[in-house]
Amino acid sequence: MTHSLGGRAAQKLHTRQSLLDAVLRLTADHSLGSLSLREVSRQAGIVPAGFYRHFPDLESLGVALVEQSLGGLRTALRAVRAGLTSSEEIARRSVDALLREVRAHREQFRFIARERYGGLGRVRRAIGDQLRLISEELAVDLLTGERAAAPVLSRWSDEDVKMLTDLIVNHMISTAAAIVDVPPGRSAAERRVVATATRQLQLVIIGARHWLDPA
Amino acid sequence: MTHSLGGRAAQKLHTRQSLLDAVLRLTADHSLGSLSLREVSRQAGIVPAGFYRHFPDLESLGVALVEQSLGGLRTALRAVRAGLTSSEEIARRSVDALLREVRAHREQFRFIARERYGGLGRVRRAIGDQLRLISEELAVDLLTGERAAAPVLSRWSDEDVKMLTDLIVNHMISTAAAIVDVPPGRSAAERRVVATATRQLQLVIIGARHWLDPA
DNA sequence: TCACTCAGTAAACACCTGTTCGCTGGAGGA
DNA sequence: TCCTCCAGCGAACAGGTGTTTACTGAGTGA
Repeated sequence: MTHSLGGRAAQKLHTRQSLLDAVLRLTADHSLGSLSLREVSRQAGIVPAGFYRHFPDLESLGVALVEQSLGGLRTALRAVRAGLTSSEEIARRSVDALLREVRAHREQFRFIARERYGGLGRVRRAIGDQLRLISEELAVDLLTGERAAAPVLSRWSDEDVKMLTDLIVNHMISTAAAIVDVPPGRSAAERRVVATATRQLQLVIIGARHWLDPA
Repeated sequence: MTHSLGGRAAQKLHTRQSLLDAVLRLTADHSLGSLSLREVSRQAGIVPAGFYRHFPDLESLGVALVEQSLGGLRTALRAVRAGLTSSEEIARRSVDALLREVRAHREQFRFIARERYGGLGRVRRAIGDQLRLISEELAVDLLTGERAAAPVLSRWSDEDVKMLTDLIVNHMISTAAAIVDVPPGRSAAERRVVATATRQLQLVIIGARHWLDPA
């Protein structure tokens, strides 16, 4: 192969990325577990044996892809929450950010939704780990924000806060999966999905506000 | 093959069922899309060519499996709601029923969770259809029950009721997936998952009770 | 009893799979 | 300049794949 640009290390990274992209393209139709190493290599433009210069097997490639995808979402969510204190504001802006991310990286979210429960062992675990991180970071931001501004969550037990953020994060991922499932171009259907998801989140927030009300 | 019992039609049904069971056993490790027709036939105890006497391909077998699994859940949920009118009671008893079903048919729910977003096209659509049915039936029961007893939901728009039942059904399936993900034997971990899921559902119900409160 | 139906068989087909091997040729440090 | 490194190559391997074909023989209605 002729490489027009960059040093050797840069070129290796470039090929590695085209392997990741190849999997994203191919998992539009099938799950990672049903792809073949040869198929992926072919799509990435290298010979099967070359695959092993980058990953020992497809499962490892999947784990790398999880970290790239959910790492990006995690960063975006943290950025959008920076400086905000109201939990309503945090929730609303997080949905916006999610929507933006899903639209910008549709294939990555399809991959995550696909492999969340359906994938190979290590891939599934990698996704679970990333989602737990997202949930915990959200919990921290909600608590510090609320403690400073309004004391809604300040009396909650840690366990209940985790319960809430898990609910929210799970809802986010389900929403992302639902959006990705909408055939592209059907923007009316997509808007309906987003509208429903937003109202569901509002309902959850209302529930949280009255969580400690006397029964 | 020697068949000790039953007529020819009954024997055919029996073999068909062992094909379904074979897939349930094999999808503990892989997704349906990465199974081979030969693997499934071998596990079911027939020769590959015999497979075509029952299904044209693995995807059709998957659809049949979805109908068997979620059809059973749907029936169980409807039965448990019969005669109940309080929405809290309906919710609590539905969670009990779900838990009972998941424990009794662990493999089926693992299959559903796996294929919900990750599966082949027709299988994914079949799951979506069944879940929509479950959600709509729940909506009907909530409305008629509440209208008769307490008028909490009576002022809701149809759209909002659907929004709520979708949220609940999605939460049920996520819960089932989480339970199935717990390694068997770790009953403490399982109880924690169930406890969290129950509290999340309570929070949703509280949110619903205050949905129409003035802001 | 006899003819027929059809679930399951056995063999063959062309093709795709993961992995190992030794090789090549350009990049990069001395 | 020369030497080393190593990303990507091409070929070979044993074995698994979906599907078709012609068959067998037990269950069944007339």
